[in-house]
Amino acid sequence: MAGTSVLQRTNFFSPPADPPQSSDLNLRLKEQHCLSLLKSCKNLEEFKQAHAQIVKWGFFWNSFSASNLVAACALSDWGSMDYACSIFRQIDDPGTFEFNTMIRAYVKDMNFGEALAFYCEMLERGAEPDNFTYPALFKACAWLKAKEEGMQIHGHAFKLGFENDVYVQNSLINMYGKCGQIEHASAVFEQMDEKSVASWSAIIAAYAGLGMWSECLMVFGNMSGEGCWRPEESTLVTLLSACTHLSALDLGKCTHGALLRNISELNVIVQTSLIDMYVKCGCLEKGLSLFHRMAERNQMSYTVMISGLAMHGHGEEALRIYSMMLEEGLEPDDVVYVGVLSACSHAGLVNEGFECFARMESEHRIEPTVQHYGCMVDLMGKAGMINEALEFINSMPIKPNDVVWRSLLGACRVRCNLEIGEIAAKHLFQLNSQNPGDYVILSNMYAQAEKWSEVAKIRMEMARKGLNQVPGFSLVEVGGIIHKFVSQDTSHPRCKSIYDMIHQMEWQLKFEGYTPDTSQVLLDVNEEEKIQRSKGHSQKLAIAFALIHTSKGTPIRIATNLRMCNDCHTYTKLISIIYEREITVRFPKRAPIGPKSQKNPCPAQRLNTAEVPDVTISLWSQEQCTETTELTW
DNA sequence: GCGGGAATGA
Repeated sequence: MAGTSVLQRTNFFSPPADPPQSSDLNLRLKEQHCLSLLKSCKNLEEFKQAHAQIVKWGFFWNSFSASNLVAACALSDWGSMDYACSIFRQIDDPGTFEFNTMIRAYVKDMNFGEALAFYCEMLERGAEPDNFTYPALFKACAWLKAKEEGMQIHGHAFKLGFENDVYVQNSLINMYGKCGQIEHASAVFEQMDEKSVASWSAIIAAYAGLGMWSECLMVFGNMSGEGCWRPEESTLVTLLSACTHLSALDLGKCTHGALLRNISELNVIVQTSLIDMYVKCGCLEKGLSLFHRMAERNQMSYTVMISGLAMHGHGEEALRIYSMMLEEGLEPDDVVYVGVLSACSHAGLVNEGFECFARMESEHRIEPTVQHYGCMVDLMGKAGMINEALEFINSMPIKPNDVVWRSLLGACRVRCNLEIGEIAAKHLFQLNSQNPGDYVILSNMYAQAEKWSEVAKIRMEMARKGLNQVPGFSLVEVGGIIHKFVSQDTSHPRCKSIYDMIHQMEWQLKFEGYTPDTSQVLLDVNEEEKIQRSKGHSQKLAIAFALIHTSKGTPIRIATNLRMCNDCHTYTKLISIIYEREITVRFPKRAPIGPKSQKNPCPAQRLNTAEVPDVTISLWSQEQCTETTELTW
């Protein structure tokens, strides 16, 4: 086939073919002649010759030829928008197709502003947009995150009756998703009569892009239920990402299986996602073995492994992997250094942390960002160097953000340093922190110091600002369903058996010499009430539920939205020994609030080895976790 | 007549 097209081109260009005779050929044939000439062009030079040829033949003013000249020049890989535009400007009365071509080409060229400008011109000059016009426009709005414009154009499409065109709808879902208007995206999706594979992809990507992982899983379930399931690589990677963020190890393993069955060779992206999933769901060993078996690794594979090891408290191993990366000749970036510094922080490697921090700039020319400074504050805070951490913050060349101050506040809480804790909290409040956790920590510190009037002040301030304490909850996956428990939960259908189990567990614990530690139930209530409150912590409910509903020896993996209290930590550790279960608890890492914030890694810890973690901040809002998520395949 | 949508990892 390739040979034929070269031959055709040769005939056209040297020597040029005779212009078709109008008496010999009908108009349609002549047009097709022009079209095939344009299609055979391989670069701009050839196109210019073809252009000249068509002008010479006197066909340029034929609207079909002119349109296709613009289209060929604008949309091909070798095309030039300037040249295409100059041809477009020679057309007296451009119609829908010509405008559509220009709009599509500018979108392809990532020149979205120009694409929208052409749409305006199209309306001004009275060319009627059609259903081909809108997908390109919505794509432009999606890239520009132009919510207002997108909605306005959606209104036009609706008025012109193109709202039920599946292409228009798919691009609308994408546009609303990218603009963060998920409720609009899902409304469009729900209203569709016929959903294509692209529709499912679009809505899944929209949920994933906003970190709404439960919804993501639900859509996967619906998709397979409706028989639209296609095991595409990209879809499975998104599914893995959802599993990672929800700690859904069983589903993650199923996804791994689906990948192995359907994809012949797993590429770097897939393998990196698998490692990330296993590590963050608590299977460090599995992640490590996949990592070491990789044929090819890139910067991101290393980042995932380094920060994964950091989360599990294996600082030295993380630094070894980091050296391995340098030996392989890969240049570390700022994200790698976030992993490296947090590895030092989690493992208490203060000197190594400072060395890496210095090396980052001197050897790799990476200017430390506020995240890196945050890691350093965390490093010092965890090591109990509270005063040094405060000095460090005061000497920072960039303005410390809320994350930095929050890190210091957390450290102050663990070390019971009320004086510096107050300073950190003051800065957080000055930064207009809307995070109820900040208020709660300070209030708890006052409570610990028995300064009840200060506690009341903080609580009133919270009420005044309309901030509610985020309720603690725990997620546990049993039999492919993610179960959610909130503190003092009585809503679960198996509530009765869970509390019976808690009762049984308590007897076992008492036998082992456990006494409840209520020092972190920071309410001005009597001891009995404190014990009662502590019993109903969501983590304990989740463990009880998992013990009842999983077979002996099955590891239990829990994800929580708040840090666990000392009592839950001791309790869990003992239960792990008594019932001979490996129990892993994962909790969120502080991170900037906003879309995608859930993308940040959550530290996981093996209870048998790690100390009580001092990470506090809640990231998952109530809406982002549904009560239970059915995982059907 | 010529032209359209979605889509992977820290």
